[in-house]
Amino acid sequence: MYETKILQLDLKGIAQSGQCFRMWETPDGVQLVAKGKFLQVWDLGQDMFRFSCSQEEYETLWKEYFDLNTDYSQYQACILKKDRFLQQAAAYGQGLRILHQDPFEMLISFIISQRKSIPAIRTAVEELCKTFGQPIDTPQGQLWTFPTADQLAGARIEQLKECGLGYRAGYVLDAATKVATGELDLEQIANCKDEVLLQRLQTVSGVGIKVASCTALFGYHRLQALPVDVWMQRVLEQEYGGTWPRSYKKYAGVLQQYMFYYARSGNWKFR
DNA sequence: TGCCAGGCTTCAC
DNA sequence: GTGAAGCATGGC
Repeated sequence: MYETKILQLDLKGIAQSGQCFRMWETPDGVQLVAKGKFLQVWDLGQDMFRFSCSQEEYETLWKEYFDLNTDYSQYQACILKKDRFLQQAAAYGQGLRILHQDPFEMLISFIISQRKSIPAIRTAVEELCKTFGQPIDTPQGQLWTFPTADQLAGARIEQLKECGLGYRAGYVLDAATKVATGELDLEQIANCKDEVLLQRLQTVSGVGIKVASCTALFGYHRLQALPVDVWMQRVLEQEYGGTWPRSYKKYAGVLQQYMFYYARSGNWKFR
């Protein structure tokens, strides 16, 4: 166990923000599986948090994972004063952070995400982990790691469909095969510019600009990546005349997250 | 029960 | 290059 003070961290908000699918809310915090490990975090109030790991593991793994070395007020500071919508969205989303997640997990998860609701994505991803991942014993019972490319590349298409993937099963198999064979080198493309990174990701069938952008933002922490789904389309249409404001280019991914989270919260209406 | 979901591919035109 | 149809399935 390790307790520490952290400013601007909303665990439940992050769990609900649609960027991760294997973080679950608990009565007083969250639990998650990432980096092949199980972690429980308690929100103790007064900006104090308890992690179910050693201080060393917190410092070497989870501090980075939760992006706790970053002061998010720098992102909020670039919001235009006259932009009431984003001012409100950012205030509502205070404590949201862009996690440093695994690129392969993001690629597969967001391939699965297309034309699915967030609860349905979670269910399908969990079935995938249960079928192909490694079991982990946790205080909360049996859980599973997210499968590796090798584990998924060996799957039969029927097995994938049984996880509720539907027509996306072939897409997942293509992604896993390309990664497993090295045709798509997820480590190598980490060094590419945003545009090239997005292009390379889109060589996988079933991966378009939206899935590639989510992978770039949540798996490679490319803060300029701007995933536009049906919700963001509505926001852009109603609040910004249909196009992303030029002055928000640098941290588009972060600002987009505030908008997405706020728009879906029910505090904003699309007319 | 019907509608919609953090879209993409394919095929007209 | 643009636009529309078709796609599997779970959750509300």
